[in-house]
Amino acid sequence: MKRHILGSRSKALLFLYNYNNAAAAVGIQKLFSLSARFGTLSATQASRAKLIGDEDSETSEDEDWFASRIIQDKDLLRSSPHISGTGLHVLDLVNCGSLEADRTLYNKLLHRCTQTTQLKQARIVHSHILTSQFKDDLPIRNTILHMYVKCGSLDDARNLFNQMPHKDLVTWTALISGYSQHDRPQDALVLFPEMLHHGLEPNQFTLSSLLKASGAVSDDNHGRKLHTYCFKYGLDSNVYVGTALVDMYARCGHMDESQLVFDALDTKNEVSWNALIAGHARKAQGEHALRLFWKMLREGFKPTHFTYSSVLTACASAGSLEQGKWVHAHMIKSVVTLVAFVGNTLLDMYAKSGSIEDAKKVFDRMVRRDVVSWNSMLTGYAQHGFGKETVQRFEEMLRIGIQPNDITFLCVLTACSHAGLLDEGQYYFDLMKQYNIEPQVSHYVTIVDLLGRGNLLDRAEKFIREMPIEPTAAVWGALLGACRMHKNIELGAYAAERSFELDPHDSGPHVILSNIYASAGRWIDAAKVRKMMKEGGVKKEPACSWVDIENAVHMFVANDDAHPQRVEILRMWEMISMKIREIGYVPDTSHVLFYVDQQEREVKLQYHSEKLALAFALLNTPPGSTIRIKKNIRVCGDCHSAIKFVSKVEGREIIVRDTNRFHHFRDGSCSCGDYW
DNA sequence: TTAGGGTTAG
Repeated sequence: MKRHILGSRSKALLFLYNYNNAAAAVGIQKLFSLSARFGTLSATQASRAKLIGDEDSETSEDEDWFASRIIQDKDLLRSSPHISGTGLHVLDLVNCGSLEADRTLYNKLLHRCTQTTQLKQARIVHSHILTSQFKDDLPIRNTILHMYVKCGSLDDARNLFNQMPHKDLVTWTALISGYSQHDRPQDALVLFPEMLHHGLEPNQFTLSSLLKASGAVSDDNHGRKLHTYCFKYGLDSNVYVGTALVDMYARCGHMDESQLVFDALDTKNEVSWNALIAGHARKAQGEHALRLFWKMLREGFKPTHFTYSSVLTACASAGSLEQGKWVHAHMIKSVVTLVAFVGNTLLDMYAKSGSIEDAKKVFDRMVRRDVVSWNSMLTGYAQHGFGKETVQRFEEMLRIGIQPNDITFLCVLTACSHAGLLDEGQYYFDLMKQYNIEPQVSHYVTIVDLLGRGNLLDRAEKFIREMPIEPTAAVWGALLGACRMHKNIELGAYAAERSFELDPHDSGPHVILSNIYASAGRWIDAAKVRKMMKEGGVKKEPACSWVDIENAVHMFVANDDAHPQRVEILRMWEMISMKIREIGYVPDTSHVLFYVDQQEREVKLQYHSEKLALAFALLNTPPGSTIRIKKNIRVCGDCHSAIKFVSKVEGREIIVRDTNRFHHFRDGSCSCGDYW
């Protein structure tokens, strides 16, 4: 490293710049005047380059006084706990002999690099230490390793680790936690047996890092082994380890065990609660997550950004607008600022709960929007059937220079597909290259869907054949869906075969193919598909619908006879059914999967879960109010048609959320334009 | 000197 001989003026300024301490603060007025006089510095922007190049020869009396005042007070300066700036100026002082590099100084420098996460500077400090007496010092080396981890360079950390002839528990733990924190859980996990082999026993730091890693790979076998180590070393009651256990079981899908570990914790904190709540939110167990949130509040814990983020995700998955609004209100009372993370989940909650207007309000009020904010807003528009708005917003996003990612393009392509914007969809698919985003299989699925919906079935098939990556079951599934829409039996059967080969257990393509045959009256073929499903153990997910009435969720399954208001619900639907037939509703019986006579098919259709939920809502809500229904699978074609008529005869807005979008029924038509 | 929790698609 080049040595610099600094003049007293520069030294003084450097000290002042590098050490935040009281003595320096006393002289801050002096610094302003000096800086102004030399014209090279501003008090807050003193740059290293300018200072180092400034070989000072003439100093005024004033400056001399100032420099000596500071330097004489070296002990006080050195007792300052922190170094500001890059910290490298301090090394220059060491190089020119003005300052002695001891353990404390190196620790301060390493700490500074860990804070700023500047790898380049971290390496300079490391090489400086290599020239010193501390080059083989174990605690210093561990700190360097940790610094590299925090700077995100696991390669530097690993190189250092490999070069260390003597390693202690901290060395191993620092690298394990490094891998665990930087999305390399396997690398973290393989180190553990090696560490044990060297005769070291894990502590709470090691175990919490390893648990995080096994949660990340969803390996409960590994997690359970670690759990026994926690018992062995009496660390299972440590709040960090305990929380990591709660999180590990949750990520492995064992919510019951996660809860058990949580309940057994003597000491809980808000992070423990967050881990449990986030677990339920991830599993789309929205109601459960919400109950835990209220319980957490009752027990006196203060929610954090993490809590709100998880709880709002839970509300989004439950589609519970009322609950979501409660959580939002609570957040406002708690004076939690709308940082991007929470803002994004809030926006997403409103969009997924059916209120695109509120989602837009959140978006407009956000102080800072990142790519996720934009993606969430675009997704909201797309799912609510506003295809053109999605495209306009996307163009706006590009205009103001937000870099789109693969999800952005997926939103836009989906919107184009749903809105029948054929040319735009193809244009945006090509545009991905300009943004250096490699299309993934999901993007290909969307283009197949786009072409297929536009009745360009042959082009869609050709597109699949020419794909540079292997088509998946989803790609053929998209073609199959289009074949149902356009009643192309032969190509549909072919696409279904390809889909079965690639994913034999997915019930979706089986049901669609069966529907294609049924709607063409080919009952024998439809029956063959059903037989195939039965023999292959392919089960169709039972359809159910939910409706929120006065903060209570009511669930319905087809032919539901368990509901206390069963008789009234059926009577209501019969009455509605008569009304809508009068204005033109004709039951579309092709949506009944198997062969039964016409009358029986109509009866089966009448008791689809969404119709029962709708009848229930009509019975229990004031006239004219909006009805919100959620469904676990795609809304059936006959129900879609019936609900359109109901929205007209009852003068109601009916919003139905199915697995991938919203249908806003109003005055006899649907926002999806019957194109979903 | 080393540790645990959160967002967007289909």
